[in-house]
Amino acid sequence: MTFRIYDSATREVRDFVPLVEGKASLYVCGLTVQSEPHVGHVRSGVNFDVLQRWLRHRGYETTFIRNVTDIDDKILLKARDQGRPWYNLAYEMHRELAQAYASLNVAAPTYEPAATGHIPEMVELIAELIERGHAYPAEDGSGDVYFDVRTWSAYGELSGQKVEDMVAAEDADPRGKRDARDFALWKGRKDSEPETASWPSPWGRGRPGWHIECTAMAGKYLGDAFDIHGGGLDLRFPHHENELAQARAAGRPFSTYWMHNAWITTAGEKMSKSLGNSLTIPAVLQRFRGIELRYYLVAAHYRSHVEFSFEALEEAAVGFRRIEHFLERAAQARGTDSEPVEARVPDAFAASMDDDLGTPGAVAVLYDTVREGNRQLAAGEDPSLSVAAVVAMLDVLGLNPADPAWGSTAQDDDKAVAAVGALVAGLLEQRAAARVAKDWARADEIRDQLKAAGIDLEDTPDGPKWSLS
RNA sequence: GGUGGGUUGGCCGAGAGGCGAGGCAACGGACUGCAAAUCCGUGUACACGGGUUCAAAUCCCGUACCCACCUCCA
Repeated sequence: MTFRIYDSATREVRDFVPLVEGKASLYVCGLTVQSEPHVGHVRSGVNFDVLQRWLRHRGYETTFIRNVTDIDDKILLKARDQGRPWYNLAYEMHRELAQAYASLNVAAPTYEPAATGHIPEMVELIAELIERGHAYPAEDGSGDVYFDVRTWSAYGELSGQKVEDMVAAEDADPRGKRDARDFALWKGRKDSEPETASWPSPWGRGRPGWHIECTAMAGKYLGDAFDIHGGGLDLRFPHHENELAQARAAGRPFSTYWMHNAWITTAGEKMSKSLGNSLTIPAVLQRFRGIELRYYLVAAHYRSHVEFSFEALEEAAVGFRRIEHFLERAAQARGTDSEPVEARVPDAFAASMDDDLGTPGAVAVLYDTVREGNRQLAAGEDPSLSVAAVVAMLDVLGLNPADPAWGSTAQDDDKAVAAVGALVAGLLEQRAAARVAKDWARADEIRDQLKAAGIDLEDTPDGPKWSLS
């Protein structure tokens, strides 16, 4: 079995053949830290986290670089509007993003380079492009440097477009460009911009264009050639197209595979257009646990559009709680001294994941296994193998409820549960007495009373079990 | 104008020529004092119109509607 991924450059599913056997190198375009992360923003984080986990599970020694863009037009504009330094805005939003990722159990990449920390690497690359005749300093004295699209015949290869067919942006300021489609590698500092947002370069003070950072940083940490480059679908053009052109024009092979995750939309539109505060990660986490949101995101294929709704999220959460409930019941049934069973992912699960990260099919196998485990529990059989398989699958998907990443409140919870348990015990005794006396009205009354307090009661062959609803 | 994607049962969401992914909801059954939980069972779903084929949700042609990208975007 080989791992296959849909390569959006060739538009076909291809066997994953790493450049170095046994190793995988992965570069994902992270976010521009300019506003609070919303559900759409974290999708790529979750999707590529699953990719990282699957590569590692399959035994690849994986190097995963995910950058942060901490300097760009929007950051400067927003910071100016908010009357604070641009680096303060970027830093705060970077922390918010890290928090959002943590709350969704998105594992840290190998390294998270920031654009502002790699200006020298970018300047070097730009100089090389000028030397090779693929870039030129603007002739209008602006200090800008542009990539010369006309000198790169392969331009458009990633997004399947021809330069002639492209419509130049309406707001494109031709300034010193030779062609409207040329894009900025370096932006000369303008008087309206803060001094702190500029760095020295052979072309005068300025700041990097958007695309050059990723080419420079991917090269620094992964080398001239690496395996997989990922990001959101909208990055395909222009961002990734330009990254690729820069890299190849500088003589670097760049990535072997390109992966792009699809959108999460609301009301049929991409979130950036219709975003309300209700869809930021902190806001959603007021209503759902991080693990439930992650499950919702993982249960859909990464290349499928997801129309976000709280109703769908609620449905997903209900389904996921069934998986958690199974693990709880099994743990109680098995006790704590049961023999640990080697965790192994079912073949059908692996086959699905190998097929371009088929998480929907993988989740289906997860539910099949849960059903089998529940059947075993009901029949009094040993569910250990099912439990081990479920846990192994959840680990791969980053959805294991027992993962410490889900929070440090366990101790507090334990204390609260102990306290509630002591109070509930008395009521359970009364109810048991009522049931012995066949006083069903009284027994049901106690159950309703607990229910009203947020405590669910189940009668099992081993006696009543309570849980917080 | 160019490029790409989508439309699947009450809902979410897979699949990509032939055995009905899975989840949520609903209904029936088992279990239960009644519930809950769990298990078992129940569905003639593929936007529309043609065509190819022994066989089409899947391939081809056409139509409708929706969405994305074309140098700010996860």
